[in-house]
Amino acid sequence: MQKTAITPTREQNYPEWYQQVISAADLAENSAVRGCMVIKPWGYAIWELMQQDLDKRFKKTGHVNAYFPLLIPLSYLEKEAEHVEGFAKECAVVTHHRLVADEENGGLKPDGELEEPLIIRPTSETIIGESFAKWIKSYRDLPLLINQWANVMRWEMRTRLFLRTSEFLWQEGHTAHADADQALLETKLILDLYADFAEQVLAMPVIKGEKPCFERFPGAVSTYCIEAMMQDCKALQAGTSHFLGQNFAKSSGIQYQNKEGELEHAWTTSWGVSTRLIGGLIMTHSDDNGLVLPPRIAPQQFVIQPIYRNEEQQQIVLNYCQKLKTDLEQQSFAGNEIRVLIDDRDIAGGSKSWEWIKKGVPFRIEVGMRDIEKNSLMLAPRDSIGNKQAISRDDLIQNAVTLLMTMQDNLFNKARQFRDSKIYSINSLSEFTQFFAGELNIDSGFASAYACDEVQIEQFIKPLKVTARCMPLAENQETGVCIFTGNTNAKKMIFAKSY
RNA sequence: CGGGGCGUAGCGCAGCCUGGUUAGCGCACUUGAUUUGGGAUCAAGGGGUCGUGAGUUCUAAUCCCACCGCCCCGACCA
Repeated sequence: MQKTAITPTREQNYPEWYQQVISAADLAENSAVRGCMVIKPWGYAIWELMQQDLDKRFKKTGHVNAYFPLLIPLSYLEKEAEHVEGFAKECAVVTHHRLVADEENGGLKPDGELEEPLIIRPTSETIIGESFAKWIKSYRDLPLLINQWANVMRWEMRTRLFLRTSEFLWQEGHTAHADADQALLETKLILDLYADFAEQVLAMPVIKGEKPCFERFPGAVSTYCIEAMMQDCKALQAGTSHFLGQNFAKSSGIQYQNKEGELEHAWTTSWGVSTRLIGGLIMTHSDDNGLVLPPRIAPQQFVIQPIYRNEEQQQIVLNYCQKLKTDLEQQSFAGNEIRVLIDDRDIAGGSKSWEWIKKGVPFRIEVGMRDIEKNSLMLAPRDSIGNKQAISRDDLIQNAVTLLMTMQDNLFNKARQFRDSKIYSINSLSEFTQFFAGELNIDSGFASAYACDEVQIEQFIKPLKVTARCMPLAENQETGVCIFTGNTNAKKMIFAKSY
């Protein structure tokens, strides 16, 4: 009978465990505004690290940042037919521009109705398209590679912290190119960038793939994604990259003159990742004692806990800790200074330790008089609780980077091993049905099967509450017989229950 | 929008059925003492429009009515 810091455990009640991890790690909380969250400092620090890393990658690949308005005229959204249909139902609409005293009922009421309603952006293709149309005149203006860090709002029916909130933070890239090939290359470049980020930084293994037609972004020609498996075997779409063809260029009038002097529509892409990644991060690594952070995304990589009994000792121990912190900070890990915090708060040592465990800090270091006399320390790694060990100060300083790197690799390998062990090859419709009905002695997982990219296969999977996640790019060469329709030339498709 | 549940201290709840002192408990918080190497102990404190409004009554957290809000299940989820 082992006591866990988080109740219930993952096995007892996974969704509730998820909420509890967020609360125990102090990442975020529900706000008074329906469906919107307050991201607290520890959660926001994780987001900032994601932003910094991604931003560097975008800039290295030639993109630049800009900012576009939060409010989009209704008429802009109406321009692209599929886009309207996909988003109309979940938009927040601004219809008035001031408040006046409400004589009848007291309080305030909206006044000054707008001639044209404005919608709060659910995504920015249309309003950025408007600017692109003005900016692009000649083939010399292409490619145009823009990214924006922003918030968007989608009026979701049911929300869950980080995974689906009404307002969320993200980056959205929008690019325009002179031809289809260039745009498609961009789409794939970003897909690779996202996958590399997810795996190297978040230690979250992902499958790169293309969405089947019925899961495409509204208005896109093709949608590519990275799909991750959570510890309950559900799938999480962790990022998308869309090839928009000329659809938005035509609806927004993005045209350029080519070398021959002819007017042509540009080819555009859009792509994004959001604060949902934090949800994915939580559900990939965390355990029954709370959050587990891969070192590269941990706001603090080492937390030093000084232990002393009186003011005299306090002085000695704190000085020692300060020097230790400096020595660690002089090294760099994954291109950044090692992040170290001395937690000198006057609270009981036990609860202080548990607090950092629940927050997922990779390494805790305890320093007391005994250690100082022996020039050693107690080192407690987050990924193996109970494995607290004495280590000499010199060893720690020398091996700090290796320790971080090793933990980063271990977390990724563990997650990848878990995922790979839960992907099953399915060869018939009956097997498919049994698999998702839990009749195959398999708890759950991803199903990999040949399926054709046609809307009609939805009728087979929807009743099972299963979704088609993607057609993995790595397996796109082989073709087979669709388990639903019997058509040949079907590609491998991944199916799963999803968030 | 349908079905179910819940609003009492920052959080979690009891009290309501059967109306009756000053509305209580746990956690958290403050102060003091003793502690301190894996979730400390004791003592003393602070903190409440009992969701809102109207009603029944000598008396309402408790009974009646209306409204508001939240949660769960379903529909929805690019």
